[in-house]
Amino acid sequence: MSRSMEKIVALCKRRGFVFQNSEIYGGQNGFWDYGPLGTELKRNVRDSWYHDMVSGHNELLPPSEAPSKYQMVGVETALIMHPQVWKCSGHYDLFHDMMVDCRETRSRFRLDQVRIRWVSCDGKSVKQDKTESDLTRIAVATTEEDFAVDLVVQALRAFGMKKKYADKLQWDGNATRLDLIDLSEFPNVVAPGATKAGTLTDPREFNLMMKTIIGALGTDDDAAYLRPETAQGIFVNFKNVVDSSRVKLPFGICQVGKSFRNEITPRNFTFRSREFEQMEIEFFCRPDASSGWYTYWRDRRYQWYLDLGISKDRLILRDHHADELAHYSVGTADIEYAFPFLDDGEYGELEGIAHRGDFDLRSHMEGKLTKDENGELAPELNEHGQPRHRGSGKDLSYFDDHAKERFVPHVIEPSAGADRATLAFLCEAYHEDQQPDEKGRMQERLVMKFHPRLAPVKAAVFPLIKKEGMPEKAADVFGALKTAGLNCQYDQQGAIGRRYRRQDEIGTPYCITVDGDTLTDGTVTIRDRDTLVQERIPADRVAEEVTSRLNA
RNA sequence: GCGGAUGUAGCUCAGUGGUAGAGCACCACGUUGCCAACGUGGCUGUCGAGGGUUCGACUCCCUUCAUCCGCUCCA
Repeated sequence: MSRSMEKIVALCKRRGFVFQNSEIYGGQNGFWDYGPLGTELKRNVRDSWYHDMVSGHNELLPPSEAPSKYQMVGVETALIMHPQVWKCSGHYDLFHDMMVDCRETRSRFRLDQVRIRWVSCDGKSVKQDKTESDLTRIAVATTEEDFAVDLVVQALRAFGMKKKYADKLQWDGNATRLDLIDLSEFPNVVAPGATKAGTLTDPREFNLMMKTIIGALGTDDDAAYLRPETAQGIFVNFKNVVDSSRVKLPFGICQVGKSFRNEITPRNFTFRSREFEQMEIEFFCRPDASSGWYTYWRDRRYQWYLDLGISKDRLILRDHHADELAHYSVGTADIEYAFPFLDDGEYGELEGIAHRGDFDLRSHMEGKLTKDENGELAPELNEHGQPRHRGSGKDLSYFDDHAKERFVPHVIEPSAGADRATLAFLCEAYHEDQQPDEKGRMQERLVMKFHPRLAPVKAAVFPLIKKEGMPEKAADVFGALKTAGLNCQYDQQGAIGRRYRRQDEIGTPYCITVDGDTLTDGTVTIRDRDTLVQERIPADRVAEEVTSRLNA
């Protein structure tokens, strides 16, 4: 990890932005906790998103660049959904298999796809991994379709024999499958391509979704999954929202909430976590208008990060190539940030904007879809010709009153990571600069230049000294700021310069100081974090001044 | 998942087979009074966790957890 990233991680811990989850017990890989300041920061990120996308959206006026006016509403759906949701969405089939890894060849196999057969050869032996003992009776393994042939190849290779001696192999029983033998026999198995026996790990269930059990006496039949994305909660409620809220196409349904994925390698601080928060919009529109909306949302979402202070130098909008697109998508773009833990020229994804067509709604109507021989989406069938995963059977189409036609809307999905955005804002804010101390010598200053909307603490109030009535006056100013609903800090501890630096380090945009003049003329100073410029303003107008600067 | 490195105070790090130290930070008092001041005093650790060897382990061994790096993975 780069030096600058290490400094950011250290600051996050020192000042209470982000802590490792369950740290006193040694931590949990892939989980993070937000401390007091991180909680404020992330809430501000979330609130800014919700305000800018949903609650502050004026449905009577189309924003510039938008194809037309549109409506936006929010939902908040449960973390656990009916298991069939994940079967139809395609998440269930992706990984839910027992897997084994080979330590030697670093390859991974599905347990039920490995064929094995016991064999020995005139007392010839194969070394066993770890114990280094000589085994004369081993089980060779293959994943080849033509397993009978390859088992011979594997056996000859394991014993170091030439092809012409194949008849010397003494087979013991017929070929079987790795999932049908006892775990205690694994030390005798020579994995495909391996030179030693016993290099396979214990079989493990490999599932991207976190499993849980519903019901106090639950068995595996009651298995459910924590949602791996918030989007499905929106799709399955599409009909409910349409029927209950008088929305008309085009409109968006939004949701902010936690999702869970068993990441294989959680890494890079909070960037890839197993529990994370998403901010998603599913924007429904007429199929013939979808391409215009895709472009609108892609550009709108990119601009959102710029408006909150991300530098254009570190933020890119990357359109996926056609061959990268999911089969149902006609266009996908990522908004990516040059995180300090990445090499130069590399970017990490903050948000994906996908054109998903009618894939999701149709999947929940008809069952899990796949591309048929004509390239058209159709329900995936099982061996009996029935849908492999049955949909709800409910009609999720939309009736357009103006056009007098019924169709399944197309969907544009801007899906953002709240934790990733928060991390990007943290990285972007981190600055070290030089400022003079009281003797005029240049000193290193650590300052978090958060956008004022995102700053966890909006203002700090100091009495210049701890006497002559200044603390009391400062307490009044502090109270007025709190009454105005601003998260503020009061500090009378230590020298004034040190107090300014403490606030710089947590990114407080404004510091208010009560001094000797306050007691005579009723003014205080307000100091700007970035410019260090101080202005005198009336003490009784502080809340008003700070509020107006925050909204500037 | 595989391999390597690391883990001691809030932070950065010393340290030795005989039950722990520095600087910074933090707190109190005094002095100063607008950009990390000075003086005096004070607080802080189950030395990542568990087990083993030993009369005795922070130190040696094993296991485990976490972090970082490389490979792999990234649905």
